[in-house]
Amino acid sequence: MELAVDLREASLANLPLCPVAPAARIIGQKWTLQIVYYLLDGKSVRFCELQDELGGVNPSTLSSRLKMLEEEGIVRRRQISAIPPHVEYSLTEMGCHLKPVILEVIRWSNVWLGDRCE
Amino acid sequence: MELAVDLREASLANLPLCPVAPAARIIGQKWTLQIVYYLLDGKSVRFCELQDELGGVNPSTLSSRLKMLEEEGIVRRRQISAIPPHVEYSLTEMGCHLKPVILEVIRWSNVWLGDRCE
DNA sequence: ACCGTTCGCTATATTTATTGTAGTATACAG
DNA sequence: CTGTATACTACAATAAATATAGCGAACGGT
Repeated sequence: MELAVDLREASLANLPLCPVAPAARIIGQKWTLQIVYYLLDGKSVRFCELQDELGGVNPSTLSSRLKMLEEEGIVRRRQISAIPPHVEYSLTEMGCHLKPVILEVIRWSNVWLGDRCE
Repeated sequence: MELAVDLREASLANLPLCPVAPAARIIGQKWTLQIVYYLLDGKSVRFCELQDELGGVNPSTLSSRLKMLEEEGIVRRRQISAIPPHVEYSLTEMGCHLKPVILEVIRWSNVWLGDRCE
């Protein structure tokens, strides 16, 4: 009985403390890596361009993923008052600093998954 | 009518060719990054140890994720005939080469998400 | 004033993934 | 034959992603 209490306290005290967990919550979600990749190097991309380039993403999913990335501070959303009016997504500084991650992923992929795409 | 056919062929011909897509299929799944992290540096870890360290993963999910990682050639599974008998998971060479990716993720996380864990 | 076009989504229903909880299977030791 | 330890699997329930369709705003043309 007392043992049970001790165990509960212990499990609260020494949390896993996994250093990748917070980042995994973000980049471990479907489409996140691809979205960031397409926005690298200061590009500004529209919603429908992302849809086309990601090839098969659902607009609902893309919308909620972009919203999440905006809330996390990784993506910036700008309304462009042109004809026709549209929206442009680009990376914040925080998002740009994901480039080394992406580059390592691509490097690993080229070595171990080949140059195949899709 | 003929236009429709042309468009279909075109969409098959120039696939998105996103260099991160194949890797994203693997590391963009929940728990993958954390699993690889806990196996880094040649460690051999048991199923239940992973369960504990990942904190809250469902055994079904963990099982299927490990199976996927084994099929992809990233994780090795070994049955140990000891008392009691158990199973040890470790990284293959392909898996070990994910270390630079993980390190970049941690670096980015420390800068932009703080040192918080969980 | 109305119609059509483009763009950026949202809505709804369906499928897939993950979870909570419990239980099974195997190998022993006593 | 019971109990313990490990590694899962089973099943029902919730959450996430998908396919498909459609809405709403801002024009431009007629």
